[in-house]
This record gives sequence, C-alpha cells and structure tokens, in this order.
Amino acid sequence: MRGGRTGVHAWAMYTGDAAVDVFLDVFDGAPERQLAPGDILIHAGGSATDVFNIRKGMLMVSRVGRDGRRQVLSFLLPDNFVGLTASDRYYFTVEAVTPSIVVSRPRTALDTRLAADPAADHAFVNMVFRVLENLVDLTYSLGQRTARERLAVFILYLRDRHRLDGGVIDDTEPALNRLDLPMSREDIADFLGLKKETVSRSFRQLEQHGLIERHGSHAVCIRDLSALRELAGVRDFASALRLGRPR
Amino acid sequence: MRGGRTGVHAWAMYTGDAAVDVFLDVFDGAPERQLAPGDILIHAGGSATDVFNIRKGMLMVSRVGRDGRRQVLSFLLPDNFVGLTASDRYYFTVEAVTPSIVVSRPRTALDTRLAADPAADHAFVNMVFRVLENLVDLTYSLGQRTARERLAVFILYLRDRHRLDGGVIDDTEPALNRLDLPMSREDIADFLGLKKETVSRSFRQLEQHGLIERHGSHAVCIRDLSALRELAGVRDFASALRLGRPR
DNA sequence: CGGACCATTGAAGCCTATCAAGACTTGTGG
DNA sequence: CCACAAGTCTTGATAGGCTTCAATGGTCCG
Repeated sequence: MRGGRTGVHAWAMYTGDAAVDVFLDVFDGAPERQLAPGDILIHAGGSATDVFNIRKGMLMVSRVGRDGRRQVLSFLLPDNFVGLTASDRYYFTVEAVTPSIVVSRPRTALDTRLAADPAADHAFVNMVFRVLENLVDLTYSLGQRTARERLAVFILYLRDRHRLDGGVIDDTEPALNRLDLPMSREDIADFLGLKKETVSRSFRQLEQHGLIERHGSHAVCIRDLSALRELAGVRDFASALRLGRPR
Repeated sequence: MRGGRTGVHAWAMYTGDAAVDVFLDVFDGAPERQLAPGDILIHAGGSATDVFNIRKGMLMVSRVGRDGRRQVLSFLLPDNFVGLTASDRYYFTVEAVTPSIVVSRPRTALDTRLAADPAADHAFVNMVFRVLENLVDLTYSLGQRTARERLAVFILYLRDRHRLDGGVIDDTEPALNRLDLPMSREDIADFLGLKKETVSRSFRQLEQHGLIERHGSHAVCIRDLSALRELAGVRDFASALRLGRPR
C-alpha cells in the first residue's frame, strides 16, 4: 500500500473524501517516468493500453478539435489516476504542466486487480463517480456561470486540492490562501471556456473588488474567502462538504 | 433478461454501442411508475436509495443553482439508467418531459447484482465510462462551440438516439431525418448553455441555411445531413462510430 | 371560443472575443 | 551577473454574439 495518502482525485477536479482508494496499490513498484513541461503523456487517438498514476507535479487533460479549439477537462495532481476509457483508444490528451513524475501499468493489470478484489473494485467505481460529479460541476460552470464566477470557482478548487495534497485538514489554515498557478493563462482560459485576455481581466476584477491579491502572474493570495465562495456559488456544487460548502 | 434491447444510454446523451448491458436485468419485474410531464422522479438533495431504468417516454437530468440557473445534463430515453451517485444523496434532479414509465430498484439490489456477477459489473462500469465520455462531449460544446454549432450537435444527438431506440442500423434510412423535439425551448436552452430566444434564432438560421426545416416548434426535418455534421464538428466527438463520424 | 402558455421576432445593451500594443517574465548566452 | 530575446501577461480599443427586454404570434387545452 502507498503511505497514508488518501487522494484519488483522478481526472476531473476531484477534491476529496478521506476514503483510501485501495486500488491504487496496483501502481506499487511500477516504472516511473519523468516529464518536462509540455511533454505529452497520452495522445488522443492512441491505443489505450496503459493506465497512469501521478506521483509528482501537475498535468492537464484536454480535448482538441481539428480546428484547434481546445477544452481543458482537468488538472491532475499527485495520486490522481488517468487513462481509462470505454473503448480501446484514448479520446483525450494528457500533457505535463510542470516537471512531473508518473507511474504506469498495463490496463490489464488494473483489470486483474479489480476483478480479484471487490473492495478495490468498489473503490474504483466510486472514484469514477466522483470524477463524474466533478465534470458535472465543470459543465454547470461552463453552461451557466459568468467569467468572474468561473474564475472564482477555479481558484477555490485549486485551494482545496492544494489543501488535500498537503494533508491539511483545517480549512481555516491561513497558509492555504496563498496559491500557485503553474499553468498559463491560456490553459486556464481553455479550461474555463474563455479567452486568455478575459482571464486576465477577470483576475484584475477580483483583485479590484478585494477578493484576491495577485503576486506576479503565477500566484494569488485569497483576501476574502467567503466573498469568493459567495461569488462562486459554492453551495451549488455537486459533492457535499467540499470547498467548505455551507449546508 | 430484457428482450433484445441493446441500449444502455444512461444519463448523458449516450448514443450507443451494441453491447448488451446485462446488469439491466436487475430491473426485471421491478415495480413500474407512471410519470406525467413535469413530474419529478429524483429530487436533488434527496436520499439516494433507489436506481431507475426508463421504460417509456423521455426524462431530463438537471442541476439547479439556488439563484434559479439550471443546467440540463442529459435527456433520458427508454433503457437508460439513472440514479447512482458517489455519496448517499442525489446531486441532480430528474423530471419527466413526456408521459413516461420508469421502473425502480433499491440501490442495494444493484450492488448485490454487480457483486455477484463480474460480467454485469464490467458492463456497468463500461456504461459509466460511456456516460463520462458523453459528458465530456457536452463540456466541449459548452466551452468551445457557438450557439449554432451546439444546436447542430443537439439535433444530431437526437437523431442518433432516435435511430438506436428504433433499432435502426442503417444510418442512411431517410425516416431518421424527421425528428421530434418534445422538450421546450427553455429545456434545450438550459441544456446548451443558451437562452431560449437564442435557441429560436439558431433554429431559424439553420433553416435559412437549408440545413433543416421546421415543422411547428416541436419537430424538425434534416435537409442537409453532411452540412449539419460539418457544422457540429462530428469528427471531434469522444466516442468513435457515433453519429456517423467520419474517421 | 377564449385564455394561458410557449415560441418567435425585434431592438437595444452587455459581456466576452478580437485585434493591437506595451509591460513584464523567463530563460539563455555572453 | 547582466543583457538580451522570446514568450507570456496585461491593458486598451473595438467589434461581435448572445442576452435582455418587449411585443407579437401561435398553439394547446379547458
């Protein structure tokens, strides 16, 4: 088993419950691979032979249309899982945002593991459902929320994932309010269904309204957490208890 | 086992592969329930005790924010499955669009069935993955496509689901080009992340460009299928072989 | 037949995209 | 370590698409 880590995240912006995702132990002793920013881990259209687990760094899942439009589907952090599809080909691309380390296994190894252990199988299905819920949240954002609201949601998600990655339980821990944004403005834009200029402007607006403070272009500090939550409509998220959602 | 039906659909706009979703037999002999248009089958926030299978009619899955904004997540047709969540509460609402018949089972009955039969379990997980892929397609549409493009996608999805429901294999069957749209303009709008006026105008534009022909407000006829596919960017869909996607 | 609801259409406004320029970062090589 | 170059981010001006507001027209049901 892997240490005491609890995260399964996976894929979409899963932000946690404390259940141990036991199936992740299929990656114990798996070969590691290093990735530099921009390196491609999974090519859309490629044969879906392997599944992956993130060990270090940050990656990005996206889908690109042939005219170049790109929808970023999620950012991946340590302990996240990627690679499974319903068919035999990947239908998304995964690339490194920061220098990263991933481990891989043949898809069959996971299948074997899940078939042999009902508990692992159950944990796996549960993870997939959480991924689905996160994608529903993204869908709601893209379909219904304004640019500023989407950015507020994005900042809160990063905060929460940062919290879980650090193993921090206390949601009021002040250190959580300093956030790293290693991805580019364009990556954020493609995730939120906006253009990079709009993302810039929305950052500025949040700053002007006193919700955040920018430190360079790749870090922010949250100044008014509850106002940010209000703007993001945290109460409307799919998964309970995440992001400090009020009941 | 239920007849020769192949659909699993579920939830998002799943439009098919021919695999038999064996786990659906848990619904054999399950109690039926009739629903009138507007009737609520699942209330967001309610205890997630049951799972459902659609027998007749059309239903709609949505998520509503407390300020009234609503994102429709999918339309459900016969043989579709709904009701499972990662937690113990539903985080979405399901309501009838047309007069419908559904069957239900306790969630535990499904769990038991899946635990006892690896084949059923595998089929189930596979279905969930297809649902995920469909939701990714919707996400791409909401984040990247224009109003007209989204509407084109929508029409093609309905056509394909209609095809599968009717058990039609031949994609060129002319009868497929007449489509029913039982839902309201507002339902379509909330599905596509638009306003109902924009949906109306987009219908008109598609008609003016000769892609479709309107017959009243609840039926359309496809006039130029390949142009519609081009506009929709069918080639960019997640699942292969659906909607007559060119390779 | 009348009324309520839904859909369509028009006009104006707003938000985001686009185009363009300038400021800042970052990485590299001298 | 500094300087320069390339890329990225920010900011401004303008344009376009979708929304909003408003009114008309159509459809369904009592």
